[in-house]
Amino acid sequence: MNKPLSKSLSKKKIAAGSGPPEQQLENQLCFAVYAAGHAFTQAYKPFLEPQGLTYPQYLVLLQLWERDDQTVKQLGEPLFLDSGTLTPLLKRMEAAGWIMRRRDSDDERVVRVTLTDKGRAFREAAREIPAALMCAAGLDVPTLSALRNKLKRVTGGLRESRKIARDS
Amino acid sequence: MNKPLSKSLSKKKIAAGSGPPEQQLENQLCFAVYAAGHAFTQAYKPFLEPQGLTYPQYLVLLQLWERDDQTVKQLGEPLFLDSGTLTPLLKRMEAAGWIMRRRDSDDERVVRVTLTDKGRAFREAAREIPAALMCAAGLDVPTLSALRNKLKRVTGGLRESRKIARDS
DNA sequence: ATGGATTACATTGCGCGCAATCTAATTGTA
DNA sequence: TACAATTAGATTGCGCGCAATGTAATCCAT
Repeated sequence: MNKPLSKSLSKKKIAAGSGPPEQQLENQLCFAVYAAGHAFTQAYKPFLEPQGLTYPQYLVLLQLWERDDQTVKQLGEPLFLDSGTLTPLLKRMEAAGWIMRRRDSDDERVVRVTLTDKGRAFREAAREIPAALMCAAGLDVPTLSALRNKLKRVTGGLRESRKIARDS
Repeated sequence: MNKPLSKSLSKKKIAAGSGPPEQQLENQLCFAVYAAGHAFTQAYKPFLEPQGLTYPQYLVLLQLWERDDQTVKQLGEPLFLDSGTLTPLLKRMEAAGWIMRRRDSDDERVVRVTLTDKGRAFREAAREIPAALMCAAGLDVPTLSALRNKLKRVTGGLRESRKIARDS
């Protein structure tokens, strides 16, 4: 019977510094998400950098491809970004010729964002990107969907609990 | 039979601008990861901000709690961060009294990072954080583990394919 | 109509994240 | 030993991400 031995070994291991498993980096979902996010940003780079695009800028293009002519607020909602992030980002995209920004004549507070020809044209070239990325990640479509939906639920839960905490 | 009708409707929807499903923001795993990452950072804030800690700084503490007295390089490896990110971050943590930085006397190139009493002490208070977060996310332990392991595989796949692309 | 909220966006400041470059120490090799 | 290559960190520059604040336009209740 070496159970007591292995027990004392694992105790020793904890005493040596590795600590409770829920405080170990490798066991943290938040860190897995954090690392995956960086890995995705890096994985997109070969597709985006040659165009002079960043990943967040690509997200804005995705949004505008779905629906052109949106306000800064409308763009920010699904991306969960405010004007503090979007205003300079959109200005850079305008300077690079992807989009146009102009004040709404009906409501001078509003800035409407529309695609340029260059912005629309990149949509075709970008069509291959998602599949290439999923291939690089070694994911098939059902696995991808399941993972995405679970992450969405987690994100929703975190946001919801934050909202509750803020309102109480 | 309204199948043809619904078919033409969905065609119309695509024509109206929503586009191919794999180019829609909502269907992108990368975006789900991106959004989850931000949600986690926000969810950690109530625990970390009162201490004057940021989320990446907390990750460094997690590392040092597992093993004290690491070099900048050793700290950066599991976090996938280089000295360009870590050097200023560690200087801020040193200024805030969480850690100490000093040159290794055997190899003057190396900076060794060790916890202060304050840094060690926070470990106890931080013990509750992971469970609180998982509760906020609405996750049980098995779901969490499964999700974390799938994300790790994705991250590994992305990094691996990047490495291959770089070497070829 | 008018003064006080509200709204949309812009600005500022700070902390990553990362590429590119620099410096100094160490290692390997002729 | 001397010199090139490698290594560890530091530095610089730029683009987010986000809180806090500012400004101008609009809305709303009196």
